[in-house]
Amino acid sequence: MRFSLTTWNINSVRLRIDLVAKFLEEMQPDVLCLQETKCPDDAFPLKRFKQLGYDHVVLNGQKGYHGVAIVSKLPFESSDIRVFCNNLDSRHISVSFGEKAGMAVPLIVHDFYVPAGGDVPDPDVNAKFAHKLSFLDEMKTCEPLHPRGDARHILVGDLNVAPHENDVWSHKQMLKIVSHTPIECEKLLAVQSEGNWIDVARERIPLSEKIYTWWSYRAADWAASNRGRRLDHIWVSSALKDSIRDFTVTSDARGWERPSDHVPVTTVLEL
DNA sequence: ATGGTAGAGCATCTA
Repeated sequence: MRFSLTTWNINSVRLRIDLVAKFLEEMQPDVLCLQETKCPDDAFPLKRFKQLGYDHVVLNGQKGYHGVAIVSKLPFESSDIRVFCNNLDSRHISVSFGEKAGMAVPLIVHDFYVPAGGDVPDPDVNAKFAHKLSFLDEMKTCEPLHPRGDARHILVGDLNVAPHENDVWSHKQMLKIVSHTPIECEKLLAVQSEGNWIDVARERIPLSEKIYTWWSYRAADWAASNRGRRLDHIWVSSALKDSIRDFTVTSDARGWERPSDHVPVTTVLEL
């Protein structure tokens, strides 16, 4: 079966529900993983998603900040929320698909919102940066993020790190900027290698080519300056490496009316 | 070297 999945840091799902609808109507992914919903669970716009054909929803929201959600055309078997850094921030949710979704072999999807880490890249003076580094360390040792053998897992989200030189507009000018410091890049790549994850973007697009999924709101003209970063990621377990059929960054979405600073990132797998 | 924007919810935090 053809299976498509999108990850998108929406920066308020309530404010941008019309943009989400526009995207879902055009792209029709089977599953959409959202971050920064900024929405308590009882205020989540469930009805709009149901109208769009996304009947199955799991939520880990909180008031004002953070928040993740997975909406799906396919029914789930189960869902789970994990706590990182002993902190109640809503930064993770996962689901499993199985027979209810027509899958004989289970598929697990993890949706993450890694802490941004503040401005100063020094854990001794910036507690937010220390939190980010600890969060990445915990992801590395988190047993459910170590798919083995034939296990079919997908890990997506706003991981808030652009790990490779061409994941940022200027490697040299970004070395001391949070999201591209060597310590963060090392730790994110350690999470990836510890779980034998395949970076779908770099499986499809060589390391020599620039890829961005985020452009700052603080640019006068985001497209003209094009100072982007690849903060949003789709990883698959090694068992799914040969199932990858497509990878798309919907950069157009950065130019939509009142956009998120992140754009949707989509993969298609043949399961 | 600096300051630049956006959202939630209503002062200030987070990004």
